[in-house]
Amino acid sequence: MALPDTRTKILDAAEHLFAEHGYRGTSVRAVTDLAGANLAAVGYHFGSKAELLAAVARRVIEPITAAQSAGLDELLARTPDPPVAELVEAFAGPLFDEMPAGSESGARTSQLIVTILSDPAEEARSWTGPDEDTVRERYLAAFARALPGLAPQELLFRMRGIFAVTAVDRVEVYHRPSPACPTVTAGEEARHWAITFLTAAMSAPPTRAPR
Amino acid sequence: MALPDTRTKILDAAEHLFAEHGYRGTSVRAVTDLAGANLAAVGYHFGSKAELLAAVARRVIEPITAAQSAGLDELLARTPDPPVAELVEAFAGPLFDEMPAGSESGARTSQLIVTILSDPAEEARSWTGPDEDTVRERYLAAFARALPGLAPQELLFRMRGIFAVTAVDRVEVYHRPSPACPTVTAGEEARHWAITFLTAAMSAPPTRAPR
DNA sequence: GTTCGATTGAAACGAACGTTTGACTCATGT
DNA sequence: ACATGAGTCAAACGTTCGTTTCAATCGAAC
Repeated sequence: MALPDTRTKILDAAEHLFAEHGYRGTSVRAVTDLAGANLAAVGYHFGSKAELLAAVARRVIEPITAAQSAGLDELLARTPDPPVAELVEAFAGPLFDEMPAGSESGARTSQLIVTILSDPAEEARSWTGPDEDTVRERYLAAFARALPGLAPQELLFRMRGIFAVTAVDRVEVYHRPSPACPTVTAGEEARHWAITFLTAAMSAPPTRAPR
Repeated sequence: MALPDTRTKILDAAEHLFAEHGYRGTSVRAVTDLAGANLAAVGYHFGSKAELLAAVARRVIEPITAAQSAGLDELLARTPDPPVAELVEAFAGPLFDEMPAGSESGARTSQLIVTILSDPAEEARSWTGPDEDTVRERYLAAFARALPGLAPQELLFRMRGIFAVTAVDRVEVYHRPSPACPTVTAGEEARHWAITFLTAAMSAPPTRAPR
């Protein structure tokens, strides 16, 4: 096996540290130390810390977007109007699936996505490409057909909810041990729970206009 | 009207900036500049930047916890076993309600909570008190009665989902204008949408054990 | 063997950060 | 009139940060 080159080692280390400590909480020095590389290597291979983040984000998100797109293709090939449950599974599933059975890196991916998505830093906002937009539009259209009568704004709100629930692991308060529920949840079950949770949520009847 | 003292002005400025740029993205100098105070005032009144964050968080979260607790009291006084929808409203409602009709500061509160909850920084994790734990336990018990057959771990997952959906505004990708939905959502409707979304999600039947 | 582009190395740069210091202001109590 | 204490102020401290610089290294092409 060829040992990874410096560029890849830096990407791996950065992915790990960004996921755990966020963009601002991770120094370039910490990345290069963990990668066993020189400090200047980040500047050489990526240009800047912000571009390193973009590279990390792209590497993680690209296969997810591809899986979402392929899942929708498959669904639409079977029926032109897939039910909500299957749309949710096809859309939210890839957000969890990026764990190659080795449980350790599994939670890290979703954690990274959430950390990036919710990072208030300006630099964390420049990674989306046209592919993400395309997938988003296609799912929006599919959900709109499956949920007639739902206002576009509320649909958009609900789709943001899907991302938010993926972020659930970040809410630390509810990870503390509780008298009513002492054991902490594992990673694999969360995927099924999330699908259940989100399918029900997406399927809810439209909110009637207040007033 | 008495103009606010320095301590309050710093709290206000810090709340604003922490909500917008996060803990690490906000410098003490930015806070004191916005507050019109001296740089050393933070050290004098709060001791450190981390303790300032804790003070900000306490000031925002305390009334929410109190409202959640009072809401549950009211519910339980009416019936010993409230339905899920009312539990969701009592629990999630206060997370949105802290907007004094002036829409500008409304989104800020929930944004601040989310920013704090999801901040990877170590210092952002030390603000919860016994009151938050008590309220959490009481709602857990009430939800458990309203949702018989739901495993405690899955219930805990769903309650974290409530927080996550409140965080929905942070997911910037789905705020970008879309061909299918050009207009951006306002703040007040999000509350109703969230209640609808979360009530359906919480009411979902338990996930049957996989395998 | 030499040249050349690509990569790595150690060191330094300037800026920004959180914190501390010590003098100053000023209302209050005696 | 004077002492007191809380509060404010400008200035500086030491550290860490992202980035840059420039020499050293290495493999392949000639």
